[in-house]
Amino acid sequence: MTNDHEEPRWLSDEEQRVWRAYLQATTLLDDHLDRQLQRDARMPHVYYGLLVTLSAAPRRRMRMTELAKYAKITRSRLSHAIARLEQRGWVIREDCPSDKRGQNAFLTDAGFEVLRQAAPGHVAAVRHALFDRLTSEQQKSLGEIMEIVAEGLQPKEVGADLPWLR
Amino acid sequence: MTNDHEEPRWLSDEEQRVWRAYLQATTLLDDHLDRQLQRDARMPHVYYGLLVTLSAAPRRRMRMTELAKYAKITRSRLSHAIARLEQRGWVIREDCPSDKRGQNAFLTDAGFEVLRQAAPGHVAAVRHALFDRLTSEQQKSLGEIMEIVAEGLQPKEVGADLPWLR
DNA sequence: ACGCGGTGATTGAAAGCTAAAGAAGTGGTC
DNA sequence: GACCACTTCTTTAGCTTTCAATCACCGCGT
Repeated sequence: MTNDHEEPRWLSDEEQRVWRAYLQATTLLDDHLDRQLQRDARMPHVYYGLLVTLSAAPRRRMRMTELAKYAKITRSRLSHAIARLEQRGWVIREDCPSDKRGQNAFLTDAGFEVLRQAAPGHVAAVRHALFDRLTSEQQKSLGEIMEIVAEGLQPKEVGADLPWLR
Repeated sequence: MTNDHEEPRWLSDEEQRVWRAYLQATTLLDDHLDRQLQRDARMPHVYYGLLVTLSAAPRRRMRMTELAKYAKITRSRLSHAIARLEQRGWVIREDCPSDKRGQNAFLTDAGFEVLRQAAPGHVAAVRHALFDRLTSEQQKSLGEIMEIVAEGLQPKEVGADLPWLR
């Protein structure tokens, strides 16, 4: 057992360097893409991701909760986001036929068109900032690392690995 | 020269997997640390980073612009952040003697104490979410990759100075 | 000394995010 | 069929971030 009075395991110099590089790179990249999309498509990066996801969904529509889970954001945040996208006419909310509580977000033609125009510039920005600078070994490694981290932070389904508890 | 009418180089399936993993991992980790610090120290992750940087600076003070550059945020954002931290009594603004336009942010004893109490939990959270899940090769690789990305997005040759921060 | 472009920092309004609470609907149990 | 716990989604209020001014000061050139 650990207890609260133990000396914490501080980061080593090398770990600190990695952590600092991580923080700097992710803030810079995030800000960079946000600005790029805000300039070229008048929306933040997260909203763009939502439209992309919708565009790939069957019949361009998806349940709110599903969309939120996929984008790793809260339902509350999604609600606000979809409200703004709806104001711009890029998305429409519609009732879910099978569950009266449910809503579907539907990507309109206008939304699809905005996406079509923004996509090339965005992909170019991602390539230029990330993929073009890494060897294919580094790309592979990055993918593995990020999958591990994402997996570890996934809010777990309690019943998933404990089937006897439901 | 490229031109706007070329077919863009879309991401390959493998690149898309990497990019998606990156986006998921970084949003999850960012949110996770934000929540951890909001719960345990009543401040967002960025603010915590500012206090950490100040605590390592000579005489626990730093010029606003230097602090903003180091944290990779805009001066405007820093201004608002420091205002907030000042309200809580964790930081104080003071005039810079050598340049009447300048301001120093100074980490108060109260601010230092908050940091001292929050640090162990925060380090533990970072370890648990990131370092504990990666092999030392992966840690090394992550550091290299993030340094490349950060370097590429650096507005200019920033970071040459600040010797006390290595 | 004067003007002038550039730098350091702040401000205010609007956009976006979070947490907590609320409204509506579902589904199982007795 | 009435209850009860849970799910889905929205709303509210407060906080943070962004963007575009704004203000004050620096130092350089003339």
